[in-house]
Amino acid sequence: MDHREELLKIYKLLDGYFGDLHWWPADEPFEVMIGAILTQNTAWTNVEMAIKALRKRRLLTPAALLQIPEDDLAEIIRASGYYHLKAARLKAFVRFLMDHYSGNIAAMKTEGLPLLREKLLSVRGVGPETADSILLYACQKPIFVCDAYTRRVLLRHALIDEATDYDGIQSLVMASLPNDMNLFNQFHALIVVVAKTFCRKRPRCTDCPLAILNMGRKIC
DNA sequence: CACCAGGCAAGTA
DNA sequence: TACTTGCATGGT
Repeated sequence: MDHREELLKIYKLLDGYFGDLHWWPADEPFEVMIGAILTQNTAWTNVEMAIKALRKRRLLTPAALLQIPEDDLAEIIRASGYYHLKAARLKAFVRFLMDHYSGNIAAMKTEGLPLLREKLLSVRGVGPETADSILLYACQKPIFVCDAYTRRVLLRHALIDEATDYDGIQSLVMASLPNDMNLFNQFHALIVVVAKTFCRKRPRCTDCPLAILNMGRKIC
């Protein structure tokens, strides 16, 4: 069985085990974009506190974030960690929205996927994972978001090696599955959930829905 | 108390 | 190009 078949099998096993998870579906797109930046190398619980603080002050719009001084913004998002850095990144991202789309999210969504991805990557503070999170979860484009969990799970199943970079992981996943926005959304959620519930606790790996794939191979 | 969390960019050789 | 370092809070 080659890597692409095995990846499809992983998807089916996880999907059958956990069912529909539908992540980040209902939030306002702009809030999703802000969350994507705030969650960089940070626990989501901290991000929630920062977003709550922003909402309380009615700052979850491009126009409002454009106005507020960077130092004030930093204090408000303090709980998300790296707060000076992230305040600068939020400002850079909002300036990008204004410069290219006059702050109009709907206009941004009409852009084609490859061009929009290039544009997002040109923003200071937006790397591949943040760009892809924005594309998938806020703009509803069919692209797979790779993260530390994806890397960990694929490494343990020997589908990639230490040298495989972001684009390499993304290419493998996207070549293995149907090109479907909802499926990429679901698969990313499944990987995060399985990694958090099983991979983190090594003794429980035998309970993992993917344990059936581990036969004859050292994994956890 | 030590360790970690859904990255990214700047600096160094 | 390849490797290292800074950024920082709140939860376990």
